[in-house]
Amino acid sequence: MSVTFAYAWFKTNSMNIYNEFEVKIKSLISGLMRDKTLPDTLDTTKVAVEAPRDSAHGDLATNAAMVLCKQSGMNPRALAETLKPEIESITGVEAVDIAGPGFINIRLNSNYYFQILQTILKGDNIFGSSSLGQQKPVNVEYVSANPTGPLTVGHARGAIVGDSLARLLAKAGFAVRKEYYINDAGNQVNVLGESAYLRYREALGEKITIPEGCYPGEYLKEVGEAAKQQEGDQWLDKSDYLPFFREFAVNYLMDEIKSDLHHIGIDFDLFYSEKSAVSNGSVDRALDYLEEKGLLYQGVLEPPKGKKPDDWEPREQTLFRSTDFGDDVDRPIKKSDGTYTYFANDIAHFYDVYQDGYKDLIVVVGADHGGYVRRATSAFQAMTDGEGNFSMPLCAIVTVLNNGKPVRMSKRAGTFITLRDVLDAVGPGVMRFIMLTRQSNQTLEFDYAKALDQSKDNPYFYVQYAHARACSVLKHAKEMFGDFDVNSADLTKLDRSETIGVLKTLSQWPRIVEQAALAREPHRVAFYLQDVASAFHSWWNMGRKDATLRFLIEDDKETSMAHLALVTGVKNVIADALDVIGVEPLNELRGDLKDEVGEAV
RNA sequence: GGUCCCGUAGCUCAACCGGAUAGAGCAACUGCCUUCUAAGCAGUAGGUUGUAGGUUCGAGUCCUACCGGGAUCGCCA
Repeated sequence: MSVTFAYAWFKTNSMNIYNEFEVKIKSLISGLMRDKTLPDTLDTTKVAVEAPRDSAHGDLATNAAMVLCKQSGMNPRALAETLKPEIESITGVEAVDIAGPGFINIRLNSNYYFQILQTILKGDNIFGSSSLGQQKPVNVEYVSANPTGPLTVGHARGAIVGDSLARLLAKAGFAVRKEYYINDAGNQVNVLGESAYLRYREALGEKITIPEGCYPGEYLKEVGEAAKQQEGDQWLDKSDYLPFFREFAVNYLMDEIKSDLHHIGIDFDLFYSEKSAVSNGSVDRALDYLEEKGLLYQGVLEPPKGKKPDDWEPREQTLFRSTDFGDDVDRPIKKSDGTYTYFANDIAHFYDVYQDGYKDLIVVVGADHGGYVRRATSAFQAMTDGEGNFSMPLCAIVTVLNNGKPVRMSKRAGTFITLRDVLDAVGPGVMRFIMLTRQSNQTLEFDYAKALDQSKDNPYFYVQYAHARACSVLKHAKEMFGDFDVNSADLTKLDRSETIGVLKTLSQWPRIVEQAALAREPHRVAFYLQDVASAFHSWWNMGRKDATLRFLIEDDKETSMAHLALVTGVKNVIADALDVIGVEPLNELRGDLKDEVGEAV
């Protein structure tokens, strides 16, 4: 939240019309303060320019009169009257109205929007890009699934949310580093090694039983087989097989994970190994740092309030003073066997992130990590002397359905739906889009059958259809008019409420980018895409009732060219927004949806 | 029991830093294909934003308590 506040002050270089007018209105107020029309002590920080909820009120609205009325000793309507002529003189303003408790509503003229369209038509993705982030380094960590099995649908959501967020932040002008934290330390990796070794023996013809506590998943057969291919039977009678099989299995599974992720367009800048953080001294360095600051001590934790675990006994251990940074209790750094806790390794990770120059850290995790947020925030604050911005967006679970019927998953039996299963069924584009059709902390239903449905009920299809429809119109236009250049179209032909309405929807894009980036909510891009598609489909249909609104009018090339400019604008913005969420736009939708997207991304 | 997330139309969900009359889609009902892809569009109807207080010019949004659903709770990661 403080992040949002801080960035609001940067004058950003983008086509965000709300920011543009906020800056202009604030400077105009300063002018009035200089010439003593208004008291020169006004604090304009709360002055905002926003979209009126009801578009009938105008294109922009400012609360200036309401937030400044007390300070200036004027009533809001009178203050609004003072501001009105000044605002009217801003370029692009068509009309200014005062409404309700003192809202100042601003209507922009068509020319202003035509200029926006011209920028969109340049087509080099400048429109929508923002300098909001000032190239500030941001480290985005996501997926970070344990390398003990294949990625599941649940991981896929975090992966897609994280990756889209990273792309979004880059679009908003941040210098983003995409990071995968490999949990290759700890007991689970030992279990993995043991399990892999069993499968190796099995591959060599032995009959095995999987003991309680080992991973039963069938996928480990492949690992055992691969180990046999590479190593022969040399590990059969050795007792020190564990280190080798640990590493072999982790590498094998990480390769699979990387390959799966690559298939949905996700590649990382950095893979951070928990194990190496321990072995290369990162953990020690980080803990020394905390020690120096007096943030570590030997102590005994109170038992959890309420229900006491059966085996609870007071124990002295090394604790981190996370309560100094807002946590509820101090957190243990070492287990009773002397090895570090997961949290200690995470602290080391934070330390390294900060040492690499990143004060902004975003970690996308599953909702089951909810209880971890506070201590992680504490740790990052401790590491950065309070200079850091840490956020941990939570992704709620995904329930998988097939035509409304739940698909059962059981981790215990080793049967779960892998990312690859879903990818094979629906393709990467569908998957990425559907995963963003809910706010990430809301549970999401993923229905195989519906994901491939070719109807407006499928948001992916709905949006792609708009893009394909735009492409189709441009193709028809070429047949009708021969080669043409939309850049030379006379845009004043678009001066009708229907077409200006479509253009207004397009003009929202830069603002969506900035708002979504600040809120760390990539799903807003997917929602916006649906708005654009809707505006476009709606316009298309208007042509049925009113021939002058048809995209192509054979005997009116002028208007057709203007329409084609707008159609191209729609196409560009959809393609640009799809790119932000890592989805390839489709030019045609004649065939099967899955086949169409098979090669996308 | 502690902590975190969620609670908005019959269903699934939006709502931009606290702004105006809380918006879409589905389902229901009514229309629109000799026409650029009807795989679509338009319209009607549907609400005490879980409850009760508080903060202020103004609250779905912030604060407190409660109710309901989920997650999590030292030597798992």
